[in-house]
Amino acid sequence: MLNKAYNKQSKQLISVDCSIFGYENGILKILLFNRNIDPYKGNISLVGGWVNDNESVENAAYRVLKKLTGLSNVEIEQVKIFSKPKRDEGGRVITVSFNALIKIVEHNIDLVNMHGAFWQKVDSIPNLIFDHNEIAQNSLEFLRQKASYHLVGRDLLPQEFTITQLRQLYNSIFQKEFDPGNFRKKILSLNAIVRLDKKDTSESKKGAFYYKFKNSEDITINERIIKFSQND
Amino acid sequence: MLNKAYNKQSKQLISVDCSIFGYENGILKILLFNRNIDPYKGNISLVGGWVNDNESVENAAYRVLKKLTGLSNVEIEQVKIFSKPKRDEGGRVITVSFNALIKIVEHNIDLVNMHGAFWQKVDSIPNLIFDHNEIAQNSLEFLRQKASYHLVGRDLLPQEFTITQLRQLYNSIFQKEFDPGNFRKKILSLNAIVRLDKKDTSESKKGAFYYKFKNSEDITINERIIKFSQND
DNA sequence: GCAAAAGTGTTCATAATACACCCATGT
DNA sequence: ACATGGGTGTATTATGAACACTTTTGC
Repeated sequence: MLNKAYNKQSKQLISVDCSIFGYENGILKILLFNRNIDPYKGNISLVGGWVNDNESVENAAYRVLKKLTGLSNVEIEQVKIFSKPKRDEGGRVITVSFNALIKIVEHNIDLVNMHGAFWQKVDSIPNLIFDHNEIAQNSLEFLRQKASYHLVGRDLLPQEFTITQLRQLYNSIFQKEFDPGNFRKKILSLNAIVRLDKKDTSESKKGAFYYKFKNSEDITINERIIKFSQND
Repeated sequence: MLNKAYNKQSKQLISVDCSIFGYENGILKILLFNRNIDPYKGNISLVGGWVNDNESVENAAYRVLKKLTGLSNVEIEQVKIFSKPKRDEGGRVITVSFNALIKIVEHNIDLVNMHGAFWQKVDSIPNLIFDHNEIAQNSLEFLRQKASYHLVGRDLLPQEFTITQLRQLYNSIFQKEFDPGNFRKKILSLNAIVRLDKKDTSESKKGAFYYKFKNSEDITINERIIKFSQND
């Protein structure tokens, strides 16, 4: 610090805003918050909350997630900080955006409904308050970037899943169709999932083997999974 | 916001801490701040400052950089937010870490000295206050990640440079020796630099052509430049 | 002429892509 | 028996890494 006078320095309001992603019926969705109370009643926003004294921003994000979905042990990740002085019309608020991936089937839908939240397809996000559209877009981009270099799915798919389901998840994230054969070979080459002695026969007569993720500790992925560029 | 009562919510102290990287004599360096005034006199830290009312965190980072190096128009980038409640012994401070790349030759060395700052090789960063070692390490990792997918150098090298100089910069960032022939081919294939009709004869009898960067608008790099993994 | 850096070319291994083809089975 | 998704194999091309070789020029 050039001049660290703690008590003379003005303080700021800090919030977290979470882009909570879930995957359902082959579609990637984001959890949005429909404000049925003032202020900003009738507006839609990301799910957020204040950062309190004596807690980290991660802690605040966990708190918000727990309150809204009933889930603890959610994977969250810092994305970016948004701090333009006028971004929040209610006052000067600096917000930290987080990404969270959750299994829609496991969360507490009643809790979500009770808070006036709802799941929305990521390709049709409505107008949100403040800069939340920018934040959500940035978060989606971040998720794509992440899915290009890490195998996502552990936090979005059921514990046991087929490679086709994993591919459809990737299809929905990147909004493109991956070749079934090549996708399968690529994923298996990562050595990150193991086949179970069990088939899903709901999608085909032949049946597709279920797989599960190995423990994260046993996975090391140092290569790109998906070649993805803005221009695709 | 689940419950947005602006005036009831406690505020926090926000700072920025910059990992300012420069490149000199084939060595990647970071600008550190030697505190010769209280508090924390005699301790070494990253270069930082408070975030004031009515300014973005980026603005605060620019302000700090300008004050210390005399440079405006510096490339900065958000890296991560550090917010553990006890990270700063002087009180609860949330800090946003930034990376900045500057040309050491162009900055104002007197200003730097006057503030008690100094350049240090990135591979021998001393003990820093608080969590600044973690921040610096994270920033270096971030820079490597960035250099893997974007051509860095525009902000670190002189306007006119040889491919060998660019390679040496990459050597210093990744702490490894890239093959001269392969590196040259890779870089040229990116179509991001143009050859000038001018040679640098200081390093060899034959002389090496100078190059300069194209305008950023004219560059699109969608491929990996350097294959880099933690395990290298 | 030779040392030394600049720059080009060649080879081999691996990875990405497109796509043909076989497999299993419920109807 | 055939349609359908599951799964494997193959051919082609692109990329990466190692390294030999050629160029230039000051000494």
